[in-house]
Amino acid sequence: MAAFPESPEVPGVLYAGELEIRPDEGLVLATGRALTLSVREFELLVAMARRVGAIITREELYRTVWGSELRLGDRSVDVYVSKLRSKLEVALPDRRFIHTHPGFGYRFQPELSRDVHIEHAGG
Amino acid sequence: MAAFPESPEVPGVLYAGELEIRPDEGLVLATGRALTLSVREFELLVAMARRVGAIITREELYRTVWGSELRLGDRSVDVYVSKLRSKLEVALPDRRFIHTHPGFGYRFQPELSRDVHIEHAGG
DNA sequence: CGTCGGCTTTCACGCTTTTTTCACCGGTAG
DNA sequence: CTACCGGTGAAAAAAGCGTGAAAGCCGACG
Repeated sequence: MAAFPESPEVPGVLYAGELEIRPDEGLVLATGRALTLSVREFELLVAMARRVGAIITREELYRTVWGSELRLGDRSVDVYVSKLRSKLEVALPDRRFIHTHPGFGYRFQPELSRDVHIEHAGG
Repeated sequence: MAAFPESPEVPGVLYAGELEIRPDEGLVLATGRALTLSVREFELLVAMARRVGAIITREELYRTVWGSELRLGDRSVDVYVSKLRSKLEVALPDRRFIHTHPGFGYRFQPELSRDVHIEHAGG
């Protein structure tokens, strides 16, 4: 009797690691608990989660989420990736979801954090 | 396996935390005591309680409770959420039921209030 | 008929949260 | 060192929301 499904059961719902994303409801669950995301954060997450494993450029993300062309020098995507990362890390500390590919873009894929080990006092 | 609420005993009756809602009777009990709600308040509560855990947009709530399309700038839903919250808080001070998701809508889910802790004397 | 009282609708103000924008910083490659 | 890239804190601007209160409705009552 699992508390939540490990693999897709409900159509339209996205699963990634212990994340459950319901695009239609604007809802994200982390291990069953609702995350509080803003509209931009949520749509950015959805845009990435729909393309797990692929590198997506900032231009494309901006087009998908903001609905217009990314202007030169606009760092909005970076800023929101940062916000999203920090909320995901609070919710699921031992997972990394958003990976940076310098010069290309971002890749969404649930992976174990590198430092799952216990931080020893003093380093 | 149907997903059942806490302790369903009577069919059609909704349970949420220490709330018992009887849609057919227009009755709401909080820890056994009857709440006095207006028609709008009651139907709004029912509409939300039927979708525990989901984020519901104002548009949908308005459609369900008022029976027509929400007009631009109409704040009726907000106003009634406010009224409902204040009555629920009087009845059950250490629970929060209606959660706001800015830009999305409202989510109904019984949760412990953040400050259940004892307020420091003199604070 | 006029008044009263409860419910609903509408309005407006101020506060909160989100979004946008800016700036600085560290890392890295040439 | 210089140039480029990306992370992120924070200020500024914009959008969203909570809520008291005024105004409108309507049935009950004298």
